[in-house]
Amino acid sequence: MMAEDKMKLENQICFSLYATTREMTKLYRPLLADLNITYPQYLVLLALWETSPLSVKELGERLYLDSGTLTPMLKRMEKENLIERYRSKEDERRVLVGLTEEGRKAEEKAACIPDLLLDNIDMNEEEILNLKHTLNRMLEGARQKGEHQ
Amino acid sequence: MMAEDKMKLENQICFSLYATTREMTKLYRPLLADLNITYPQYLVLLALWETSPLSVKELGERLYLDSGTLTPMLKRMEKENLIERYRSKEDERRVLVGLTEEGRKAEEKAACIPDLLLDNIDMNEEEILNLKHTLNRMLEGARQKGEHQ
DNA sequence: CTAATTTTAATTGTGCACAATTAAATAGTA
DNA sequence: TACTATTTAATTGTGCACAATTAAAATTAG
Repeated sequence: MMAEDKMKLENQICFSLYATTREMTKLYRPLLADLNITYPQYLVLLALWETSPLSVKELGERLYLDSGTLTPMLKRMEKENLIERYRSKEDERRVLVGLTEEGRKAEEKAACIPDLLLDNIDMNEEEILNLKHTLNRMLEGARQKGEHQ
Repeated sequence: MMAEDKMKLENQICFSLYATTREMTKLYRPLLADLNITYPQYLVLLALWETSPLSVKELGERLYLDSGTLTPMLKRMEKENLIERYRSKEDERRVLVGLTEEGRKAEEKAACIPDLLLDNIDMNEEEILNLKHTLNRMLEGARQKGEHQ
């Protein structure tokens, strides 16, 4: 590719990533409206539906988010009675985040979301798996490069 | 795939998108530090280096952003003397965004960024083109679905 | 030509996202 | 033991991102 072409928006892989992520997140909005949560809050619930409780640090490792993002978001979710936050007895530094009864019940309401979202995507399973694989490789590569800077 | 598996973070294509986008954006940070701009501001400059001036609406169409995001960002960039904003004479509703001399000069400093970034990615040209093509298809699909909601 | 409609940005309010700093608890060490 | 270093969250400050509303200008319809 010519040097000038590399400066064109059209040819930038990261712009495609950036734009697609935001448009896909918008598709979640109506599906999450019923639960009254945002997409990042949905990710927190997905993590907790797998394992609850998790410390803020563990949650951050799974979602690639730090306490500066998580702490205020978790406080909002606590106010909505989806989760509870409490200090660990064994290690008072750790704040554990656990599902409430309401947070657990939300899982049933959310069970249809993955399929409803996939209905919006005109891609077959192989394409999606392929895309996910490529993205995960890119993600791990970026994390490697990023961590020693 | 089993219904339960679809609820796992690990299996969600949109989570891969979300995490990868943010990690890639972090890789830009040190490259853009010299220009003293953020990644979204870099996207504005890329658009203007192709065509200047552009109206706020045209810029929004290229970047998939609305005036609620652009207006304050453009004001910050104007304060840094990278761009200028002025009303169109022909249509007073339109605000035109044009490069300043400093904004034009920044293009030379930024010319190395695409290659520097690609150095951080362990993917060949074909893989990248393939990924971009898939993402663009997903993007257009999402925009179609999203617009009538 | 006037009134209703549409287009265009700006504004308001909420919620991430993240770098940098702070503070408390724990672990490691001389 | 006391002293240092590390780990963990919270806090602070800045900058997107977007829905909803507002206001001005231009277009369209009657």
